Amino acid sequence: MDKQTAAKYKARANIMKALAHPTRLFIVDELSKGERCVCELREMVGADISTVSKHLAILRNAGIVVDDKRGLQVYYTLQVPCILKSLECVEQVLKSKIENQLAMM
Amino acid sequence: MDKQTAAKYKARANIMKALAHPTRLFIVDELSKGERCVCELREMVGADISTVSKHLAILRNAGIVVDDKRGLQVYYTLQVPCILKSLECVEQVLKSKIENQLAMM
DNA sequence: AAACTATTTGGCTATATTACCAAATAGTAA
DNA sequence: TTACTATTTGGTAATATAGCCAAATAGTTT
Repeated sequence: MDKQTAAKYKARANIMKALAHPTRLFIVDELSKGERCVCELREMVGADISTVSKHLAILRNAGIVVDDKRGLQVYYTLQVPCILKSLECVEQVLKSKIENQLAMM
Repeated sequence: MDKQTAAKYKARANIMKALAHPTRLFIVDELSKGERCVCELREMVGADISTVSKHLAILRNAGIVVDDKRGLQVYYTLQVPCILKSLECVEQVLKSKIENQLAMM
């Protein structure tokens, strides 16, 4: 694999990595319903605010969400809605996994 | 977030994690063209065969690929083609990221 | 059975990720 | 300015992941 190809897959993997965490997937799902401020997400996630903030930074750096500071609060929005389609496929993987497991029995 | 919801997002994250590595994304792309044996993938990836085998195990455990042993070789196939659509979205994230960076200048 | 080939598994070290706390920053209100 | 609120950043310890080598396993050929 040449350097350029390797770089291409590394860039893609970085996006996938940003999505590869339960809390961040939850946040993406929640933002699909509309913008939310950090404090709202913090409450729903139930982790330390610094933890939530770092998860949001990871999604932001990946280009998946964008932030907008208004007054004291920072509001986050889903930048790339097609992410939701990807999550549908993830559901399909889970389903086909269960089906295969049943077929084995 | 209740236990059941947390479990749901954890299961999804496990699938995403399986995809969150350059080598594994490359393998998925390659398998989208047809089945490949481990030795073929090893050659293309250019890593130790044990490393490639472990990557394949991760994809297999996630339910993304299936294996089929024929003679000495083990052939791997993409189990869930919709994964490719997800990767298209990843490309879109990368594009919109670049566009945003240009807009900032 | 013995030699050979393809793949997987175990063990190890290096590196990356996560979560929390504490401290810093930024905006608002008194 | 001081006090207050929301968020981010730095530091740190615990855990997870990745890659290589060596050894084990499984199938083939002689």
